[in-house]
Amino acid sequence: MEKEMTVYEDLQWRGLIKDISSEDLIEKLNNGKITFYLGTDPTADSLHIGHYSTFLVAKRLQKAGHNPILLVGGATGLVGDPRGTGEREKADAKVIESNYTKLKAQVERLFDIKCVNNYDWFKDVNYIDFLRDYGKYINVNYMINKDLVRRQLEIGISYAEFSYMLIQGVDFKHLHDTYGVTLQIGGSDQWGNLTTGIEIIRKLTGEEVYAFSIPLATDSQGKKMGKSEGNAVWLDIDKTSAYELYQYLFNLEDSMMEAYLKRFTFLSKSEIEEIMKQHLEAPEKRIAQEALAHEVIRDIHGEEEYQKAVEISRALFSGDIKKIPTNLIGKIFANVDHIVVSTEENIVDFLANNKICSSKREAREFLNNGSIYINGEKVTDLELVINKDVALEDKYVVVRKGKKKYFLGEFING
RNA sequence: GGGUAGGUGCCCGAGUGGCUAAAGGGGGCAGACUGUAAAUCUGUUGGCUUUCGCCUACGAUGGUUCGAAUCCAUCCCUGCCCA
Repeated sequence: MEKEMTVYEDLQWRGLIKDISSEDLIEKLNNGKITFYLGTDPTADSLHIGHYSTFLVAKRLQKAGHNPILLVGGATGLVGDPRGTGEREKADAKVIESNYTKLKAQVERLFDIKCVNNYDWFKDVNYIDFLRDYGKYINVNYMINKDLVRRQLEIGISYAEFSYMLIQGVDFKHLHDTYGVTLQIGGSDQWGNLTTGIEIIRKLTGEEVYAFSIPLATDSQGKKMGKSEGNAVWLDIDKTSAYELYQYLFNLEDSMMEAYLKRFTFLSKSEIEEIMKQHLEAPEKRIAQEALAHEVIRDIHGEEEYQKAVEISRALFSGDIKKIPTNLIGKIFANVDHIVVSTEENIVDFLANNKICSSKREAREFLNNGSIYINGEKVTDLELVINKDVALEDKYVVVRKGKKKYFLGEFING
């Protein structure tokens, strides 16, 4: 048996520690029972894959006996955090509120972590009190020197976004006072905000609290991961189906597989080593990608959804749609975009009207490029009419756009 | 408040009266290649029209002109400098 790693060693081995506020934290991490928090703003109604590894860190700590709290920023979401690339649009308060509700439900279901909202303690804070109680203790020079702020100063930053880190610092103070939180974790882009909280608590109470940051998940080019065909890869199955998630993970690049297995799964060191060994012997089999997809989808959506995603992928990439038993088509394509077809239509209109292509112009272009398949057959004829004659069993029209995107058209009545 | 430089398509950025649906780059999408990969190459990237052409678009609103992203006025927003 391999030697047990300590909690900290495990995190480090998995590449999940970037900065750490104090060496003292290592000891505390290894001995359990810290109450810690991580925060996210409700800028969307679901988490995406980029958040996932950060939340898994919380999960890992929880398994090691620590006590996690998630802060969803109902207040901070209204303010907007600096991204270093320009001011955010002012968020709609109703949207933020509804996003909060959805995120809370998602996190509690997925990670079983207690969830709090900073709007609850900020909504009644008086501005003057805020400035006196907290603003007085933090120096603007200190704030200006934070990397994100400094970058955005060149292009302009509003007072609201500038104030963001102060609010987040106060959050830490509040959770420290209320729940005894002594550690905040977050993505490495949050480092400035994490340390501001430590600073505020030290100045106000003299107590030492901690933070560590987690490197952002990136691809080999150093770009943030989590986009597929320009869309975010969501953890909400209604926004990104298990099949799409499977495809995303299955197509990830070889060079990052070891890092991703460490980061996104709970597999042990020896298990990951064995997978990588097999993978390197025959990379084209994509053993590592398969293992990653299995672990991640099972953890997020359950084993059954994973099996379905595999089944769908096999059916679609084996080639001929017509070989799939018709009674399975509805089931296999349950997760792809559905189109209800009621009348016969020219192929170009059909593609454009059903949003398969963004315009007729584009539909023609794709047809000419040979990137449209109907029921597994390439279509280049712009005059083709989509009606029951081309449908399988008078019912289904399976449309493939490009290499991987499928749509299921289904004829109703008439 | 004063001075000054700006606000262009998804992003960056060129354009400073007609040749501009707007150079170039990035990104996106599609094709070839391949392992449903990476890299590379090719095509494409406002809408309608398989052509001609029409419509919408260069911060907003008005104006000048046969004609404006380009000139003028007012307003909004941003950078820099001064107070």
